[in-house]
Amino acid sequence: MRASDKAYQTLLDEIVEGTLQPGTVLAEVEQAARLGVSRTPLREALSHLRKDGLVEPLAGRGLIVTAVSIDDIVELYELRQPLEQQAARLAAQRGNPQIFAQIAAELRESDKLISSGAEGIRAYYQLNERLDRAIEDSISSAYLVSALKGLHLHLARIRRLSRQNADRLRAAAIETLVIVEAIVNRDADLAASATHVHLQQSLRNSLDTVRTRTVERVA
Amino acid sequence: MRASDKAYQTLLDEIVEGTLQPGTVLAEVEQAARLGVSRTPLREALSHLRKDGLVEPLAGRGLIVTAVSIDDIVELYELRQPLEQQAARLAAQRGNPQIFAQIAAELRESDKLISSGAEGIRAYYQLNERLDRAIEDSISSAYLVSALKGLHLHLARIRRLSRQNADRLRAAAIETLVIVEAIVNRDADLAASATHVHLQQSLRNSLDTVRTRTVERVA
DNA sequence: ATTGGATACTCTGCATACAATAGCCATGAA
DNA sequence: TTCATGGCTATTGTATGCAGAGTATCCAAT
Repeated sequence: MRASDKAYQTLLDEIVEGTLQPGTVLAEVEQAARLGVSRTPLREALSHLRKDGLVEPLAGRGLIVTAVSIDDIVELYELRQPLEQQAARLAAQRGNPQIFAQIAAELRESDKLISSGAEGIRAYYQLNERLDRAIEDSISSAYLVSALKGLHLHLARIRRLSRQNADRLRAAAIETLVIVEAIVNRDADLAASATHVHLQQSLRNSLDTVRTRTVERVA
Repeated sequence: MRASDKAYQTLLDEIVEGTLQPGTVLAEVEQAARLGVSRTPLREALSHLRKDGLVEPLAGRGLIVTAVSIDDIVELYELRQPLEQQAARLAAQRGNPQIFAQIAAELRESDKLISSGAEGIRAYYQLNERLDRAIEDSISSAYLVSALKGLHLHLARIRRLSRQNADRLRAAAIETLVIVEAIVNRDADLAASATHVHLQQSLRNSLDTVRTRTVERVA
């Protein structure tokens, strides 16, 4: 693996995971030393992170990890809505129904996962990731897939801000199941509408939890 | 201007303009010498072009300019459709009606431009670019704007493949006018639908001209 | 005490030298 | 004649040195 790829992946993970908090200054020499690579590959990693919108220049001090505000969440969903509706639509038209039928079956059992502690919740998240993968694989458009990838980068980041409780996860599982069943039945319009509904609910939940948290912090 | 930015912009323009044809090998030393920069900034430019999907690695020979096939056109529109519909929708909700009213007025006069030779056609294209800019400025979502920017990169490229005749341009102007008028009237749904229609027609025209050209070349 | 300026320092940007790797061609043997 | 193997070459990947630009700090003057 190239040193520049390694540096990129490491920094990316750390930003998404929150190890590197928004506002953190990423100086070249400092990070190069920390990651055990020279400045050249590290520069390449940073410039890619910049293109991803995860870091931004700060005059005279290098690059800093970009902030994520409530507005960012809303704006992100303004991209997510059309992209994932289209993705669901295409998956319904082109996907292999058997694969999605399998995922649907597991979703129907996801109640148990969600109620069985942190381990089960991790498994539930992995199920969702498998669904995302299955949808991406069903889409032939490389352009759409690429846009989705960029989107999911930022989504993973805000997911940390708005942790979801078990009730919300159960509701989300039901909403997701509607989408997947629509894909199985090759009903593109329904898949798109169900995605619309799901994301609307998801956005509302995100904003509610973030606002609550903010209030808590202020109080 | 930084040398890496200059190299990126130059190569980008050349790829979009078609000066650098698909399949052209871009070796680091060669291009660095040609553009008068050293390998370091050139590498950065190339790696960004790669992220844009405009070049791809070719084992042992460096990077080559990516090909654009008919399938690419279809796939690109599968991203364009949802993005521009959303953009039109948001512009209708948030845009300044006066700005779009001005563009609408000019669109109503665009018949004359299109019929007045190459000069007028250039002016017509610039009008379309102004519209794109106005829409982007109306959207607050940085994420959506960023996705649109990436999209337009590839669109500019395929526009070269499917040159449009005067009749198509006139029809497109009318379709566009419907969109802009919907934005002026803050009718988001109509703006989205009109965009849908316009892009559908645009795609059909692109495919028709490309297929015709291919046939001509074969014949 | 505050503000303006100058100096020093730190950080990025660029270039070049060096290392490693992958592909290709030639040569030999089966 | 074909396949395998070895070396050579071209090209990318990495490290480091150097220069320029911007900021922060400190000192002096008002």
